[in-house]
Amino acid sequence: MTETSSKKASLHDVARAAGVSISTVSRAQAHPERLSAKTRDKVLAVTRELGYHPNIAARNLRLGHTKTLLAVMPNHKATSVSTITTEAQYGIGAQCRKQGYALNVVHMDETEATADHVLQLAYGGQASGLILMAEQPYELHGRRLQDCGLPIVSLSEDLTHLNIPSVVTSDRQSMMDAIDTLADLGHTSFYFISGPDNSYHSRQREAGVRSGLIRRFGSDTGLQKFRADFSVQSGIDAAAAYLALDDRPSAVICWADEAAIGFQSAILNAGLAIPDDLSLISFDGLTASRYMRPPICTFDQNMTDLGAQAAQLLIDMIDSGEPPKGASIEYPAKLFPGGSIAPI
Amino acid sequence: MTETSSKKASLHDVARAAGVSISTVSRAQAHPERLSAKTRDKVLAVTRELGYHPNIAARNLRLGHTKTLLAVMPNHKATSVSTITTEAQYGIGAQCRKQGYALNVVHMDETEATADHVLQLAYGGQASGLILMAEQPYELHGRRLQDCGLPIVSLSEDLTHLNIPSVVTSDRQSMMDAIDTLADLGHTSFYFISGPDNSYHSRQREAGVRSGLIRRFGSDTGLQKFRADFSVQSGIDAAAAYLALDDRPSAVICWADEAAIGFQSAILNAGLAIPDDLSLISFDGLTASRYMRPPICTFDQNMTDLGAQAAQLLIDMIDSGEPPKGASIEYPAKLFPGGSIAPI
DNA sequence: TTGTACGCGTTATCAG
DNA sequence: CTGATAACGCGTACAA
Repeated sequence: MTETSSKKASLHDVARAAGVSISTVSRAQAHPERLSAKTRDKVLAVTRELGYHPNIAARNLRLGHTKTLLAVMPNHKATSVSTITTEAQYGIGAQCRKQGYALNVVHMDETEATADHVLQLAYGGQASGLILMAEQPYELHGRRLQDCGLPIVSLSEDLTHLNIPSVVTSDRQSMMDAIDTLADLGHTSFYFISGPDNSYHSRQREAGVRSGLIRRFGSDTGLQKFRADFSVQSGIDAAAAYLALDDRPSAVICWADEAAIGFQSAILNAGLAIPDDLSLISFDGLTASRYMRPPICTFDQNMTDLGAQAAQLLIDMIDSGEPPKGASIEYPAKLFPGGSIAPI
Repeated sequence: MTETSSKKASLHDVARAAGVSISTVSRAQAHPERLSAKTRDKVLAVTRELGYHPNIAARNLRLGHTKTLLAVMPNHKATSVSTITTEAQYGIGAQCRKQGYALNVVHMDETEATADHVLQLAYGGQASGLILMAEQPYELHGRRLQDCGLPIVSLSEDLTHLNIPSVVTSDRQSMMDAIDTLADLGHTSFYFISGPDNSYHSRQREAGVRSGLIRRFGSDTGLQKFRADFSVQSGIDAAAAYLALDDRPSAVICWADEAAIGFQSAILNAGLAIPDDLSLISFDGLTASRYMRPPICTFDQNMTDLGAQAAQLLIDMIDSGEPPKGASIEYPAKLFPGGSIAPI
């Protein structure tokens, strides 16, 4: 109702209007019980009347904290079907909110400007902690993100060797399980669609596949491999390469759902049947994979939980001084039993 | 190299170590040309040595701005295949970065705690402007988000009647075009899968369908309708309802890709063929839709551009006082020609 | 119970 | 060209 004149009201304005000192107004917010009922009511009335709300930035400065987390997320390709980062961010955001933290987000890309922006945010004291999800060098002009002096938690990439607590998925273990699952169905020949060589997840998952092969068959030398990337298109390319093979493996393991979606699509378009002609198993647990025909058998990551865990871990580090308790948390991915695998 | 003792260095620390006043150190950052070469080099050297970086929060407080935008995003359902909000956020983030703004994000949900959190952020002066993408009441305990005194831009929902500049897609026009496209193929009977009654986009798109019908056929009375929602599952339900019809329309228009994906999947599972037995056209332009079999014919929104536009509009409002120039910007969605439509 | 004074880390103004 | 000072908006000892 009462229209405030123009600018935002400050502690000062309220104090003057209520005929008290600014500390009294301040107390009315934080420690209402320490005021006499009379002045408290008076102050609160004026507070409402003037539409006063404390300036959180100033409060944080005074209190020496920021109550803000900075999440560094991976670049989002326009042609992506992945909801991984959205889910992760949702989990992070929900946990932040519960703990009264604000969430700053920046999506990485390859430009120096972006690297500089992140560094600026981190070194500029805009946040009290960092969640790292982007696979990036985080370095510019000799300034490294890790040296910004803030607590850091890595999400989905294991960075414990850099002394950074990490919340990760069971990349390796899941892929070992994938081999067992396929082998139990009678498969003995395997085709692996990997990601880029510099991708952490790709390397982990390939290592898992090879370990699984060695554990089950004593050797991984028979593994055939195609290098794809994050895109659906690269899965289509993988299909072309697969189809050109003289002796096609009966089981295909794909490093990520995006590529698997492209792969399956191209295979079906070529007239082959899944899982009749070949079995396909993948990793990520995208909802989109569930609605392919057939639904793609894939490892579900529950990124929302992972994100929430990472945020909580970081907030614990901020609140309790510094020492990270458990170095790293691994969340097992759960196999979603799509229709893309079958006995040979 | 040089390990800083423990806490972050401040202007004061550098000044003392360099034997100058704090204003000189401050100037070395902002106006280096106003210092003598000698002192500037000295100060800069000490700055580097101590690992000093200005505290942005304090600077912003002094300068009376926040250089921060707050984006209020819709709730993300765990079972979603939509990348709309991710794309929008990416566009917003990129534009913020270019303009030196930080980006605060909060995902809405139905809880009061979240509403309170958003209100707190907005009224607390944590940001200088708001981007609204969530379809929510934004109100709690009589505090309305719109009254927080900050410039606001609506993304994807037309809020110009509330005097809020809006960046929107061509919901209505596109759906009118959809009718024409289908009618040109010979279709005369239509089935519309809507969203929830309280969804802005659903209402807009239904209005577009009906307008298109009236424009082309003089009446919309023949339109059959099923109410779905944001989920893939609701599209599956729609398929069941459609299949139960005695006289099935040959053309199906779906309000959103998520539901369309479920619908198509269920239709195919039931043994019907698309587009042989029915044509399907939808809205959203999800990448996932492109890789369905057949690819779903859908209107592509380019949310990245929309997001960037919204951010820029908001920043303009912040920088240039207040007056919003153009009330609203409409981005036409482009039809992605999937294989889900055909002549009757 | 309430008011005074100071400081959080900056930057801008004004002397010198 | 450089330094002292005030102020941004707030919270809290300390004193009254």
